[in-house]
Amino acid sequence: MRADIRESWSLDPATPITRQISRILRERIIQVDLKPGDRLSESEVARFYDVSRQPVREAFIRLADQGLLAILPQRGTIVSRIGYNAVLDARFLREAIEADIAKILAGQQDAAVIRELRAQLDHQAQVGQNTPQDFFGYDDLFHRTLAEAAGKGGAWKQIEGLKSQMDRVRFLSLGQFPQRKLIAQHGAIVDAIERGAVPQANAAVRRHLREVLSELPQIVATNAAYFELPDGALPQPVHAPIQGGT
Amino acid sequence: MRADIRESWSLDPATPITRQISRILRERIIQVDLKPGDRLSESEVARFYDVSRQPVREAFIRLADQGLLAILPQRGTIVSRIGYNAVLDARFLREAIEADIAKILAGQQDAAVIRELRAQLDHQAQVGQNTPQDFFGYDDLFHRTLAEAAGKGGAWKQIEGLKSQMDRVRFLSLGQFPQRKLIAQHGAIVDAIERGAVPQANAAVRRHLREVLSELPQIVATNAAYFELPDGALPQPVHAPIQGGT
DNA sequence: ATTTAATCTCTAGTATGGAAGTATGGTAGG
DNA sequence: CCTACCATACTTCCATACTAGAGATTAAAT
Repeated sequence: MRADIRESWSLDPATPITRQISRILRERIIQVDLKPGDRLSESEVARFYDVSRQPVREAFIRLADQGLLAILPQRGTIVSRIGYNAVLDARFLREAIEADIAKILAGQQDAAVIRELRAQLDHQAQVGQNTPQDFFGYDDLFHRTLAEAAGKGGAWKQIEGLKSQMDRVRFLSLGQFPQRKLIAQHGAIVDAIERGAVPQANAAVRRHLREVLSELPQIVATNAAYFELPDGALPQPVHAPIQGGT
Repeated sequence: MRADIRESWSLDPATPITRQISRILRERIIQVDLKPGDRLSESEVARFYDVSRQPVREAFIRLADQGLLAILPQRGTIVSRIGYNAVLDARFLREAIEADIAKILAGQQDAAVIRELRAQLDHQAQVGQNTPQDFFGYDDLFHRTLAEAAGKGGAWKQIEGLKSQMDRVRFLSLGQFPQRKLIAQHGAIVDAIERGAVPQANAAVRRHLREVLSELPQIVATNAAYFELPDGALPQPVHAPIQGGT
């Protein structure tokens, strides 16, 4: 484990250790600083952050429940590989949910919301191609704003955990991120909502969320060791054509 | 705590204690055997099942992450109240997801799947009105079968936790469950899938999932103490009209 | 009688020791 | 060279002890 990590993530003695360890490890896993397949032991991590093993263990449990760690009893704990199917499942769920959110928004056409979204589009456009992590932040904000504007902020928080697997892929693709295209698609979503075009808003969201993982095959090919592939090579077809509708 | 519980749920010394405690408490909470607002302390539960505090504590953490317990640091742990909005959020998410699942199924029209679903409908019809818990089992199976038939079994498992809040409501409504109506709606879903009528399948699922919580206002009124109500009385409108579409 | 301060008792949080299981490397026997 | 066995060094898991904080209770002071 690298030594510069501990200092930059030094612990606050006031807040509960378990939560801090959990958060730190979670971020390190999502940012692929801890790589799929890496072994982590309770005692090692405990020594590293200079805490006892118990809070570390409890953090492990939470992360295992989120699918980020795999605890093998009496054998060890490893950073779970990125499930190829899990990524596609998460994408499917997001598509279904966000499509419905877009339909709600197109149905209510709140002018203030539109203004907010347009402002965010400007910010997104100003992010340089070489700082993709900043773009991730704006992207997350955009989608969260859509959910909250539709009154589904609570629901969005519920499924935020699903994004983890997708986010890990995102961090693997850093360079070749089709930033410009994604922003254009964001714009198309806002356009459709503003026009109150329910079917088009629906379709725009679905198109966008399928684009996000367009690079997946290449990423899998380049980082095969990080992925848990299903039995057959790369199955699970993209199912239905995109159209409008309620 | 009642004494007959421990014996009927006695622990298997072979399998991990944490998981067993977690599962037991989870079921007791969902079945409203442990009621919203009930206090439970680590040490008390530990004494009760004759284990140490540690596995109990770890079970608490997992359940708290699922929204079933609220851990108040240094003060105690209580069975979380049923969030009114959380229930509606869960319903919204299920509707979005299962509607897409139904659309997939209507698009592929697998004869074997249809047969299986029809067989389940028969079983559902044979369940008596006075054993609603049996019906719950068949209902869960039905929806899970839909997901798996669409190749989204993995995705379904991901969101299974969301059902917890809805299930607690279901157990509160035991008597007045519109069993017959729900079965008829299941039938309508299967019919639409069999006909390959994508928009109708979509609409049928959405109608069904809105029906499930039709009794919610009454249940809330009768069990106000079990619910966490939002500020204004009972807001959050049912949003969009139901139509077909992709 | 009221207020205030000390204490006592609960809680969850953390630390640590030991038990049971698993992989690994070496070694004896063929 | 190969196989079976055993010692050893890990791992997670569970039990126990201790810490610290929040409330309630009691006692003292005004």
